[in-house]
Amino acid sequence: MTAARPLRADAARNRKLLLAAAADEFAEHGLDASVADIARRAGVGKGTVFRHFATKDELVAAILIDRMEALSDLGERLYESDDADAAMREFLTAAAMQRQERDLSFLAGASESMADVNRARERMTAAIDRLVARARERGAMREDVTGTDVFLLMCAPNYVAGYVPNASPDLWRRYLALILDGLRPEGARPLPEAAPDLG
Amino acid sequence: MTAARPLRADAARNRKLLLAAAADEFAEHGLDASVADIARRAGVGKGTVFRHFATKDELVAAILIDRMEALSDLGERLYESDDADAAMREFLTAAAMQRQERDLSFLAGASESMADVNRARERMTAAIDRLVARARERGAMREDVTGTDVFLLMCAPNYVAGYVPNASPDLWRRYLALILDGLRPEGARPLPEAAPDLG
DNA sequence: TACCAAGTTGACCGCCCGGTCCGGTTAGTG
DNA sequence: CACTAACCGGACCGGGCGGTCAACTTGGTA
Repeated sequence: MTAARPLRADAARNRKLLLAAAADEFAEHGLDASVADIARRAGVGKGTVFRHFATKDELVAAILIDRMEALSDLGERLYESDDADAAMREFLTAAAMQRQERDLSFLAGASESMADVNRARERMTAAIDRLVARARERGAMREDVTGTDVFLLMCAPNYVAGYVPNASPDLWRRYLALILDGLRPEGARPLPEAAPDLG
Repeated sequence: MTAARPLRADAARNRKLLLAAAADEFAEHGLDASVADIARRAGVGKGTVFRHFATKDELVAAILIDRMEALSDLGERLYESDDADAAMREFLTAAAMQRQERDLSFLAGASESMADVNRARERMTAAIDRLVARARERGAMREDVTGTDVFLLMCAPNYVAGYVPNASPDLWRRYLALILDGLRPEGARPLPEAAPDLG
């Protein structure tokens, strides 16, 4: 998929501008930021957007894939670290720091048909699974929590903090800390409902 | 505001049908379910919707207010109970059980101008504050958590579970349990960032 | 029963969105 | 340079949205 033909210089530049603009716009206005606004922000015509991404969904997918690849890299790197607890914390912090939109549906409908997104997601969940497994071995995480749980909880801090009107931009850290404490073994009460499986 | 003039029988019936239909439709398709769909589901013309609610936002507000009033009632009733921990659990369970839409913005922009929503929200947060204060006194909740925190975390379980494609309809209970464990004093590590204030 | 205010309805409006298309522009090559 | 394929831009299209309105129906009353 990458570099079937080398991209022309201006095209490559515009592609990057578009991805950045789209990420910003989505972060500010959620997934229903308009393509026209994104184009304007990138200083580019609307047609150019669709030359690079056949569909708005494909643009979203591209952003998602970028982020998930970055997180996969980080997760794999952190697996080398000794401190399983710190690794977990660092990973989730990084995940939250890419200002996630309110409602990235990288699991539901949309992505089911997008093989690339699924592939990136699977790589990332694999990385998470390993981090979780090791944290559990080291007693840094409760036994009944799975990688999928962690994956799902990943965006919750942003979601929660996102509803506070004039919040500190770091407010999510508070809720991440709260969730992290919930993931630890101390005082864990058994969980109802089996952990989900994203197939 | 209520009963300035007694509503005609059919109008009252339609109003209830509409609120129910809207709640269902929002639960299924999120806040951008169309007014036309809601009307159809209620077995009513689109014009009727706007006779009862001047604006789509007002319809959303009406649902929100209903729910918050119900939760306020429950919260105040639970304050009588002895078991502060169970009370907290019961309250948050009830909150999650009203199938919350993915993105109820009852805090941000929209509602800021809507005095009724704000009033209902203030009553509810007051009820939550009291529950939290007592739970803290009884040692059932960590000291650094506020009522606002709990309020914000209230919908997170639904949000998290909402991304699992064919999830058990009770999956949210798992994440609620996880969050509840995080709210308890055992193994609590100090939280970064001050608790937010919703003004 | 006769009346009318209250309620209902669906066609209609303007707007904005995702996506198309084609005439004009430009990067790279020989 | 000159040439061309890749690229760009923005007017344009169909569709769906929230919201309006004027003609019609109906619940309550005297």
